[in-house]
Amino acid sequence: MAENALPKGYEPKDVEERWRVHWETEKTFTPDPDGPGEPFSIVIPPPNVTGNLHIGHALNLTLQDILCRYNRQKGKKVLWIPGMDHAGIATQNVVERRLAKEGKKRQDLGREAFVERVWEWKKQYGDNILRQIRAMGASVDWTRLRFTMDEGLSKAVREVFVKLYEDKLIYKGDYIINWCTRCHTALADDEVEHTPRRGFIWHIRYPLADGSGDIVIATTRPETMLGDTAVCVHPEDERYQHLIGKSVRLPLTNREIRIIADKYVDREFGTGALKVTPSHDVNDWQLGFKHHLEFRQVIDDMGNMNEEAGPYAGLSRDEARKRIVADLEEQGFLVQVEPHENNVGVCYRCKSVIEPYVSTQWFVATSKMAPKARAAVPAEIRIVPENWTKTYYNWLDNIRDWCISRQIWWGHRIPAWTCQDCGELIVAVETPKECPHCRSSRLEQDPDVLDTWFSSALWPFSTMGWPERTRELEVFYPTSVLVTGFDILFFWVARMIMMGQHFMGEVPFRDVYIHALVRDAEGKKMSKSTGNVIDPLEMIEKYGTDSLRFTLCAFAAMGRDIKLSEERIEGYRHFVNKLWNAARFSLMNLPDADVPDYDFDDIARYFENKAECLHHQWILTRLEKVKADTDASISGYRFNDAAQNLYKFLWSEFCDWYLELIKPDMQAGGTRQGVAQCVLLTVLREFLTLLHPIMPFVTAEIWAALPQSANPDNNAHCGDIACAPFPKANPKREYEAAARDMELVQEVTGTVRTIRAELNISPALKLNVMVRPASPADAAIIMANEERVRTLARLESLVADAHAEPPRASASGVARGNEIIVPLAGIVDFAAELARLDKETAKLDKESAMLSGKLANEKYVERAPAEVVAKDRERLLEIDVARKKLDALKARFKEALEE
RNA sequence: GGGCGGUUAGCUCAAUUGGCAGAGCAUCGGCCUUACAAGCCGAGGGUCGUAGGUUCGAGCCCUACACCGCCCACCA
Repeated sequence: MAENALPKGYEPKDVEERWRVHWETEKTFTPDPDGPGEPFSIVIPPPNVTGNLHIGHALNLTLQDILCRYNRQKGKKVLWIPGMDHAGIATQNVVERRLAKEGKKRQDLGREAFVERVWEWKKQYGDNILRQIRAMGASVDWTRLRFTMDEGLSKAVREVFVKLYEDKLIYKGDYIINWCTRCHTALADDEVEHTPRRGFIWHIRYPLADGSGDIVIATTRPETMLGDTAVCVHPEDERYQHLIGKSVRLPLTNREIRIIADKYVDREFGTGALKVTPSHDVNDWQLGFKHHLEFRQVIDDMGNMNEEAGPYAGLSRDEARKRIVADLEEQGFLVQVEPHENNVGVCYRCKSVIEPYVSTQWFVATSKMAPKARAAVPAEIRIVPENWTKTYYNWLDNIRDWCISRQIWWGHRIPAWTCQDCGELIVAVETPKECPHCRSSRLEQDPDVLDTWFSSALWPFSTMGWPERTRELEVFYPTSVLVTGFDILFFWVARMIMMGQHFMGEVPFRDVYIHALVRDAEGKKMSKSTGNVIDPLEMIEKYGTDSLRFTLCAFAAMGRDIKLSEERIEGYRHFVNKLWNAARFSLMNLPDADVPDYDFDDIARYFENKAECLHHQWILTRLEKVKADTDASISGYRFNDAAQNLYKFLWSEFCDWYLELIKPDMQAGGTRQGVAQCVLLTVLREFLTLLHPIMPFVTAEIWAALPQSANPDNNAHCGDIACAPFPKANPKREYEAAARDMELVQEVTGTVRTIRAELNISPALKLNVMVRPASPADAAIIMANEERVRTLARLESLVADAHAEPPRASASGVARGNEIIVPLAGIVDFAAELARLDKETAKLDKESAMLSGKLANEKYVERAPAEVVAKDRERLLEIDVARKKLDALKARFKEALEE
């Protein structure tokens, strides 16, 4: 007993670290591509290298790890590739901030030195997020760690760029893009966040050039008027129809611009007349092309007014606005100012207001790739939960080409060169030596880098060695499932699908499981900048990783966001503790060696006709059920169901009943004890393997302490639970009838306990209980478990006698038709017992009325499934019997009172 | 404007194809019963957002509405 005893308290810190080291040094999670079993693979959504593990990662990692560990148990060869993303803008910003503390700008260092500086930073801090992944217990293959800026992955990026360029799916052009004046770079459409800002709408009078009147336009950005090249009205707007084709004189500059008509204009909004600034507004840009307008740029890349702005040149956007409004007012052009709330686009990284800005950029023709990616769902890719499919379609149906060039320094440099002599554009994987057109060696590489998501889009195959044709790709591509939050469905998932299809000729994953987002109290996305995050590492420190993982798993219900609080994690720590103590108790009752290795056929024979073995049969039956449930839940991504079932089984069934019920067996010795030990060990072992994917550490620790078993049928014991197979369903261990009989024992116990509690009978007082059984069979069951009921209900004696004449002064209850009589002479308050019985009968009456009502309904009896009706009838009969017995007991009790 | 989700016990949330509304925490009462007081035993607590509809039967399906929230698009 001493040898395999566990320490009294579970210390997650020590235990966890030991197992992390064990799994790493043993390379437990490094699969052999040529090994046996079906492949199962996942690529980790690469966290930012600047990242700190937040609760969303913790959830994401937990769910992936559950799937990996589960599938490993199922005998598959599992590959989970870890890695991280270089996170272009984010990382550059971090390093720039550090430079700023030294009073430097990146320009002071120059490009090369700055990039070098970022690499240094990465070397120093890049492991941070990896340590955190490790802390979560993620069963990733560390030997295959990847970084998006690794040489191999960079090669893949260049290959893809060149191929897409050759396929005419990447092109360069002048477009109006989202420009962050602070980060000084272009942003993709989905990198722009919209936030409501209080502002104003100014009504400005533009006088007609011919002096015949004027037209009033409404704008939220008066400073852009310097770049106006038209005024637009709705063609059918009666107010303005006569003005179409005329010209107005732009205030402040006196420049003449045309009045055009387009159905794009909303007649209801503002004055119904729109100023058109093609260079500084996305919609105006479109109008500019459609109506062949002049493109006049007045704001520069820093967000300041340029020389085109005349007297306002050099002013910031905001300053220019103030001055222009003041001047307009002074000159009598300002008609009206009204407050207006509008949605302003801001940079997702630095929250600066985005400036629509015309510049030369690189684009991926995602509009051309979208239809194929759309068609892949659901034919080749299943999105779970399914309702995200619609969102996916919606995005692809309205997709615009993807701007991929970024004017920053940290990232994959665009593999394009311009010949300084002849202007030839060269796109190539390797740096060209000379211009293929004019042989000049004066080639200049495009200064821009690629959007971070470009390399992420290749992640499922670049991590497996593409463009080399590796064994990994052959075996593990496409991956089995992608686990991610919906927030990057567009950024990442859709683009991976496009790239996978184009370069691998095959989608990158079979399933996409979209999990909840962990949100804050207001239902907003948790993020560092808002400051109200729950730090998973702190939770791990306080409550252990298993508690955190179990909590996240238990709340990972599909299609619903998680509002997490620390108390819940604390609550599930109790569950870890419960398991630990149950294991401790089990080990105290198991021998160190020579575990009884009874064949389960022998055990089955031993059970035959033995009512005192009902508890074994019951727990084995329940175990089969929880095995099947866990299997179905995890494979169906119903993580919360799995957690709930396992919790209930361990606590409410295994601990509350089974462990209590075997206590007498353990005292008995002989075969009776041996069988109990064998069943106990089997249940514990199989339960641990079921729970292991969710709680890897505590299960591993307990597993290792279990005594060895020589019998391979009893779930081969390999020392490390991570390698133990998922317990197979075993129909021979299902004993439905015995399990139901066991429930009678539970009900009898419960009835006595309720009487005791409600009548305030001291638990120290051992009662003598009499049962008037409903049938000889019930009597046999109860008496075969007499010892157990006595222990559980704390009785002095328990007798079953159909003809027993109970003392009048007694409390009583009915358990499945069996009258439970507790003699009370001198113990309790009689009025309390009478009140209790009244309450009991009232409850039965209510249920009886409900059932009779239902059964009186002809249509119900006629149309409901036979078994449903039969069940109701059965229950009604049961109630009637109980009711009659209670009445009799009550009557006798009253008589006793009167005497 | 389009799409999606939510509204169930005091709080946070479950309920697998429609069949007696559950759990954890909190509350109340009683217990140190030799694995666990991070525990044990028991109890109370609900017109399942509102109004209709389908059905023998609705938390679940249909329609409308209210409130909360998210995503996308965006009216200058």
